[in-house]
Amino acid sequence: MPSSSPDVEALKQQFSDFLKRKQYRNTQERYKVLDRIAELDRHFSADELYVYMNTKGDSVSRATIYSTLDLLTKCSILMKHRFQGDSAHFELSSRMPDHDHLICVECGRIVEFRAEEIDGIRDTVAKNLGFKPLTHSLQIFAVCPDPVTCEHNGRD
Amino acid sequence: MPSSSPDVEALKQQFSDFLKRKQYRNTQERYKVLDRIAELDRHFSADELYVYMNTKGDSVSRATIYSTLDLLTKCSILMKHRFQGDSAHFELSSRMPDHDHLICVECGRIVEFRAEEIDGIRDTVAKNLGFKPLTHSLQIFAVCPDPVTCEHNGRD
DNA sequence: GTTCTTGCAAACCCTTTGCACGTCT
DNA sequence: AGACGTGCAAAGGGTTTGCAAGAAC
Repeated sequence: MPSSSPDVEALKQQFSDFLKRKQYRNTQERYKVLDRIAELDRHFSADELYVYMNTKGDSVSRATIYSTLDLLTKCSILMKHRFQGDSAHFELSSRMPDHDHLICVECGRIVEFRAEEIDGIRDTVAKNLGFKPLTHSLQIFAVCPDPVTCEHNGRD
Repeated sequence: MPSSSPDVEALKQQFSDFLKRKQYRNTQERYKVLDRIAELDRHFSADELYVYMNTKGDSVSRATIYSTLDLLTKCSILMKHRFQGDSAHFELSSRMPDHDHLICVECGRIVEFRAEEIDGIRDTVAKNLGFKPLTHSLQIFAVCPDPVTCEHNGRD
């Protein structure tokens, strides 16, 4: 297995523990969804995952995908993002721990970055307010340096 | 006028400049929407604003509200947030500059806070990536200290 | 007068739900 | 066997759009 891939077995174990603890059932579909997410190893929407799985020959319905994505988010295996667009985006929490996103407001380009200082701020803020910190999502809105797509002054 | 209210005239001027620059028209509806937003002076969804305006006797359609919210967001008068729920939320950028949100993943409670350090991180990160920083949105996900609503271990 | 904006309702997209069937325990 | 999960299609909620009437320029 490629060294850069997520540790699928560890994720399955974590998922299995969660399902047992919450008394959900171990179904083939749920583990298959996790498998394919690990293969993708990038941001994806529910529908992109649905299309990907059908391309790969899995027959898993949208209902099951949405349901499983919800479970995987609840047990912190997945991180759910709401970028500007319509649909939610997900990615493995283990993929790039605590990274954040910079979004160009002109062209929609998304750049990932890591700023370690955020982790400390997150923990300090949460504790000061009496909360137990879990995770965070920082989105920086900026203008892209590409003159062709971003330095125009049009109506859109 | 109450001293804590946003400076509506300045906002209207800013909006007017934007409309002229982008060659949009000055319509009564657009300024009326901005007026009511300033009155509200809090987070709101498009539909909450629609209901509020109809309560106040304005006859502005949902289509116009969505369209105007989009324009106000484009010219940075409004900040558009996507919290976990279904609908987008908006607030005046001038209301509480650069504040952020902590969200309890168990009960959905949202707490506003200000962490000045973020501003510097935002600017540094954007510049390092070659972007011009505009604004940011930091959401901290945490668990609420309220034992009744949050310390349960149920399936939801 | 021409072009843009509004209002209404229908369309649209993402997501959730009801129900019958299949699977897990 | 019983309860839960799945698949399908239909419903749901938020948002966008097409079109005719009205307002801005």
